[in-house]
Amino acid sequence: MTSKPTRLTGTSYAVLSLLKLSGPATPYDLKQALERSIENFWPVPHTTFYAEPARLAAAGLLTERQEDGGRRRKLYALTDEGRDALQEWANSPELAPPQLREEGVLKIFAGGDPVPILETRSEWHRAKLAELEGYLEAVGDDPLWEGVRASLQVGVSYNRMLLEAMERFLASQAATAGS
Amino acid sequence: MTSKPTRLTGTSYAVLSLLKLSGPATPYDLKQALERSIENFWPVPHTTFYAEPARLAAAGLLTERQEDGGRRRKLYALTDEGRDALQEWANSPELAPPQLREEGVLKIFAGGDPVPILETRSEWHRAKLAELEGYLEAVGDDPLWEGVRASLQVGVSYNRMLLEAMERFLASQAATAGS
DNA sequence: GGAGCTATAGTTCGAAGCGTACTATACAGA
DNA sequence: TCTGTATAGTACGCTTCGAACTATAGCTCC
Repeated sequence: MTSKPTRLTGTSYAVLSLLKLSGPATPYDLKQALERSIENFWPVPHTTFYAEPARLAAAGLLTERQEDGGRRRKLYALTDEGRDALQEWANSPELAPPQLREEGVLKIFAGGDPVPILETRSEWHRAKLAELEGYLEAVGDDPLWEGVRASLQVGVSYNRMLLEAMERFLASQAATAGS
Repeated sequence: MTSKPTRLTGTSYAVLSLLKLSGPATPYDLKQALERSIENFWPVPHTTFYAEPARLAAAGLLTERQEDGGRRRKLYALTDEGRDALQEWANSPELAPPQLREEGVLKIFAGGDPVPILETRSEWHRAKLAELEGYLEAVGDDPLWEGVRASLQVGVSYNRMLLEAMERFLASQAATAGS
């Protein structure tokens, strides 16, 4: 009954959260859901993600069963232990420091011209913003999806803030350079 | 003379940039300098960082020589090829998408209470902000350090923006919860 | 009715990255 | 000269990563 001392990572908790929202699901379903929600604050390559449900099942946090028809894919579902582990982690106060990997700033650091870099980047944030706003609209106001909605709202605010800051900078540069 | 087809990573360019600014230096010196500048936008664990100068030297982008006295540490310096590779990369338009890893949002997604999470986080950003402001003051206005200054200024703005957004949120929560 | 096309749903595998723990030198003060 | 602390790394095993490959399902056009 007692689970093996499997190390749980952020990715593990992402899987547990998604299963809590969706009920029984395949790894593929979960990956789709991830991409429409928390992936922006917790990136996971799909090869890593696909391996995770099996690990969690081995640790007793998920159950695993075969689909009946079609492809006979594996369906995973939360156990009580899984639910408890998730709850405990979400309420614990420890928080790893945030990490940002931004090649644009690295290039500016190396002497690259900030203007084209920020133009490329603001374009990226504009697209991301539109994407997240689309997801947010699709979520509606179901209270079950509170966490999803919250993370999408954070994403919208975050991308909007950065986008506006970059646009302000670019506008000031254009003004200064104005013949 | 032609260098081997070594794959250059962001970390490689961080090393090249730092050497361009500092002249001949040991891996330790470089790591110190990294921590006081670009590390906030390009995190590198020290074991990874220490290995990098030797790789770059093998590829012909750095020269390597022994210190004369004391610990006889290895001193690395940019070659012309290294300088060119750095310049070319900094001016090229490709830019990998930015990545943020923020466990706080993951916990909120999982149903954790946002208030303690954002309190912890805003404390972290406050400390980071003070740290970066200290570095920025120490850099002064030497034009050689333009890239360093720029990256520190971006860091200050970024952390200040996030800190203020979190404080606004916490204040609004406190008001709503009033008595 | 089967040949090909596209979307879906993954797996394999070697390389790179990572963190813990350990090592070793210099130097300052007791 | 011993002892502690800051400096300056190295060793090593596990985890993560990404590129490429595999395989199934349904759709369409002939």
